Amino acid sequence: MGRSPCCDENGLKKGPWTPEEDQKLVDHIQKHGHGSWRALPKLAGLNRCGKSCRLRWTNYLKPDIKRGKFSQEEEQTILHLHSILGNKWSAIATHLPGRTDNEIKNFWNTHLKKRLIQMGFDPMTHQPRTDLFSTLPYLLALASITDFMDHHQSFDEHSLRLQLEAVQLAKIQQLNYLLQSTTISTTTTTTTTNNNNNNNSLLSNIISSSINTNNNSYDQNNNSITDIEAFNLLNSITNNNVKENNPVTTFSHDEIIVDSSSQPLHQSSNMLLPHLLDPQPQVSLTSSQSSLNSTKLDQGITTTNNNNNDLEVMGSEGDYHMISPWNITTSLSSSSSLSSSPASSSVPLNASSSNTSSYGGTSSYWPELFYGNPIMHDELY
DNA sequence: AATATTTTCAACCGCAAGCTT
DNA sequence: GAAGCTTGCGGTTGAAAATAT
Repeated sequence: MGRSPCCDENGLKKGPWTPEEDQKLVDHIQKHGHGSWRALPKLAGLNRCGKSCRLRWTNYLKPDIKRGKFSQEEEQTILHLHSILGNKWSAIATHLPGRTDNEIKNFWNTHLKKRLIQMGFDPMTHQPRTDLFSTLPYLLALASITDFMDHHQSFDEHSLRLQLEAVQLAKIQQLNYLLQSTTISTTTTTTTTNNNNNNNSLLSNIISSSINTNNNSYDQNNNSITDIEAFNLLNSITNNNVKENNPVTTFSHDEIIVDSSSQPLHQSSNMLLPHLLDPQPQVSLTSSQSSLNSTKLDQGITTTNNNNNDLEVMGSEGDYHMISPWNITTSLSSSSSLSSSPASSSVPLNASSSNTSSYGGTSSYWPELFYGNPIMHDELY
């Protein structure tokens, strides 16, 4: 294959286009069409290479180009298509009238990708991350706890706590393994897609999606990890922390109330997994005993929503800012596939290089995570 | 208000597919 | 079938804008 000469030869202009250049290009194309891009600059009186002219036209000057913020529907479309197609920006762009591949690519790299990473998901595979970084929120939370404890404990107590935390991490690993092996052993039939199925709880979806990487769907009836089972498993860990007076994870089973109002997830003020949402979700925890936005904890510690996805913990020494414990739940769900697992081994390493069917179905949970309905209290029990 | 840092996005670059000769 | 050419694609860059200090 031959290669076209690079356009930086012969002192052709590069860089931003001036309004005059734009006008020349538009005038020429409106009169004559673009024809051969290579020949166009000379005909249009532009000191640019054809490649630059084509790019300017297709990405900026074409009359049907839509500019401005991406709508929520467009975001959903991009997320879904990216989970199926990978970085096939031009293919994605064909489903978004008026949007260019370049614009979508930029939007992905500057907004959506970051958001997925923040949520603990691999932006390429759309799977919960299993590497070191996926546990970062948990480690940060631990660091925060440790810092907190420094204000309340002696060095010996501090050391003991670190050991207990290490045990907790081991328990979490074990839980992940149990969740995984149980689900893999029973999810052999796939009949119903979980896409747009509001009856599936988010928790089950996350866990199942993270495990069933090779299935486009799972049978709800045969799903071995029910909401309550999963929730109880997760909760057993947090309850252990209650016993250990861990202020970060002292939300006991009956203290978690999920608002029964039906709002889009990103607007809900009471939700189970706020860390899965928009960068500034409205987060609050409620207690059956306490008022909205406040949860009473052990040792007279109260957490309060500060509208910043964090919890402010008020203890005897005053306000204390710490990382949301809900990020721990991210780690739980995200690390549910061990490297040795047969299921996880089927996950494509690079989305752009895989075919669509092998993992496209797992994408169906994305719109739910971003925009889905809130988890209802009834769904948990 | 000034400066530093971060974010955004238009444009560039190299590669490869597909068409023509 | 091989070589040359054109076009389109996706990764990357860097200047401008926005935000933080």
